Amino acid sequence: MVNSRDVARRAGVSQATVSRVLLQKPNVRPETRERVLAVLEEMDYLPNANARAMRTSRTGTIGIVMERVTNPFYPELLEALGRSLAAADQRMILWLSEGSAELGAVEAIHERRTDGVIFTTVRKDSVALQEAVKTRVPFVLVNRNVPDLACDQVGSDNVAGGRAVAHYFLANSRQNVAMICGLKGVSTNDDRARGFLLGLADHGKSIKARNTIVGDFTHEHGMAALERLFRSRGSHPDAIFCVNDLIAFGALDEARTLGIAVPNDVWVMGYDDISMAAWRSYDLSSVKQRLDDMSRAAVELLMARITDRKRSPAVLRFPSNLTVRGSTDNRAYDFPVSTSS
Amino acid sequence: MVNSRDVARRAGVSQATVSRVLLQKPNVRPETRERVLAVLEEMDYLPNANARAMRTSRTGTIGIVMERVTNPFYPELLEALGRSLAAADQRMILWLSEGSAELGAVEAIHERRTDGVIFTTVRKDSVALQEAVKTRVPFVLVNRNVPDLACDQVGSDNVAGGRAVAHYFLANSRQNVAMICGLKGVSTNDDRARGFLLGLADHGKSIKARNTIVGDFTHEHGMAALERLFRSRGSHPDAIFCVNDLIAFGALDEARTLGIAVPNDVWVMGYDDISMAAWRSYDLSSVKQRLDDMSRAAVELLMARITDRKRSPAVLRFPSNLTVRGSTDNRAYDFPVSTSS
DNA sequence: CTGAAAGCGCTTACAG
DNA sequence: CTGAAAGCGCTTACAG
Repeated sequence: MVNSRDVARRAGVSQATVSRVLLQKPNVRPETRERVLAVLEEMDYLPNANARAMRTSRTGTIGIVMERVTNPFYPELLEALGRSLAAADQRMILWLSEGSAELGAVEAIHERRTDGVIFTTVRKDSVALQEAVKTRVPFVLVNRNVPDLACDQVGSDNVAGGRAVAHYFLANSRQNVAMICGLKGVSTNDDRARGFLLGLADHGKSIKARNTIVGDFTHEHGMAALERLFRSRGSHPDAIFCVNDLIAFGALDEARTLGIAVPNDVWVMGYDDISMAAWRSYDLSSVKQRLDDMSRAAVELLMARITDRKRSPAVLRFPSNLTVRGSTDNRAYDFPVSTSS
Repeated sequence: MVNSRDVARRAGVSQATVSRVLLQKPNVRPETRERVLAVLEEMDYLPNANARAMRTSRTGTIGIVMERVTNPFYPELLEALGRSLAAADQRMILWLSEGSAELGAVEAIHERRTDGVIFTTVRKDSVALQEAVKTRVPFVLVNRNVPDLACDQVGSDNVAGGRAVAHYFLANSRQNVAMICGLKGVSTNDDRARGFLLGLADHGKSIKARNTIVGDFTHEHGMAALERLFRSRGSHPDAIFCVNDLIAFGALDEARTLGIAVPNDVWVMGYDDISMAAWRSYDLSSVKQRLDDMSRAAVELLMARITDRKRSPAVLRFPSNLTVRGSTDNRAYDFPVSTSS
């Protein structure tokens, strides 16, 4: 493999000069620069990233820690992050954590394989997160927040999102609302649920105790939860808020099985507005997060922190938008979610 | 950051000895090894990956080139690959190529950021692939094959898969079959389609010209194609083979819209058997590829090639399995796909 | 403006 | 079994 010394020899300059040209340093005579540039091109040379990383202790690589991507929301987030990283000329090294796989991330951080880390699905007790704090590696949290941790965080205003759903339900005279939650303790879940309750309270309403079903974030949970909501003989909910789309799909599938008509018998609302939500079989109303804005901000914050580790942490919340589809209504509707929660 | 010299000093040995212990070289006295190990632990030391990479010209990192992951099949493949790489103690650097983003991969290969590359969705004209060949970087193709390229390739036997679908249709007295294809020139598409036609021919049957619809691999295409198949006044197909699940979902969604009953009016078969295929709204029969086997084999081949660049290329084809669900039949059915194509 | 040289943190012959 | 030293391929003061 050709190195900068080979280039120097061919160009008749010192290796240091080649390096200067490569780094676009100003102190090189134009003619010299031209000559070196020509040889660089001719020899198809690119600097060895490992040598450069060792010298500068910068790798140009950002790590992403992401939970198992069975929820299609995550691939969508991953794509958005990938675009932002590419725009910032950074490589992406990915850890698909399923429990202990987080250890891979911890190790790699330690070994200085990345300049910084983007955590997409951490909870405060996450090993990798704790290690990042301890190792003082620059990092940013995306789509989750850990309130008591002083670090850069970007997400969307899930409280406002949940609230908007409640307002929308009430504005359309839903009388008996229900909520299907995921794991308690996960910020997106808790914030959306809290927002929903606040939204009801805004109009002096509340939710019946047995109309809140808690579980995980899966399609299966959505199915089981809907079945439970409609099992009893009493009055059934006429609108259900699901904290993510995956749960909502499960609820819709179960409704279909049980012969419950959507939206005639019951409205169903999701969260995330993943691309499948628009598919005909589900046609799911949902709240869309601004993944591109979030990703861009996350990368910006991270790059800034890599440059200056002392800057004070920023916590960003983007507004979301409620998209109405057939699962709640067939009339056109636009219900922006304000950031003021 | 603590380095091996710090460890050496604290342990009262030379830096070289620390290195030997780290690399588990045999020529270290047990007592010395113990002492060093203790200090290593105590100082929480891990070797600098960049320094090691520069010295050994091995990074312990494998690159994955993957197309935009809007087809949920790819996240599933990515997870499988991630597991295999983790098992082989390799890091994963990911390029989500959308056209020109391939250039990132090309550059990184050049800069020696990876020891090898896994291409998941290449065509022969892919820039990154050509660069890999030229740079002589070790690589393997997964889920696509390029017959005229002498390199390691692993996939499944798509011809046999398509054929099995045809046999299944005919065994169940389907009289008027149709096929919705994706992009021509993509090996998975072509092989599945060819296999289907061969399977029909095995029983002296064929497909009507207007019953083959060609497009891309999207949900939208599936919708449009089904609409077209049922637009004409003549006889409509009673079984449709879609070359992937995404297309099949589109077809099912359109059928639902048009009031065409599945499986009563028409059978629909997908390919890939992604997890959504089992969801109630689609309940899609499909052909499942052995992603875990494929991924494991791909990583094995790649690691072997990194060690020995001269070994003769292997081309592996795994068998697939046809899973019957409600979109074709409600009777239980098991139709393994043999590898002999 | 340019070159000679030190050094980033390792691995690995080479002596002993 | 162990240490001193060279060197992987860069970047960057330091001289000139």
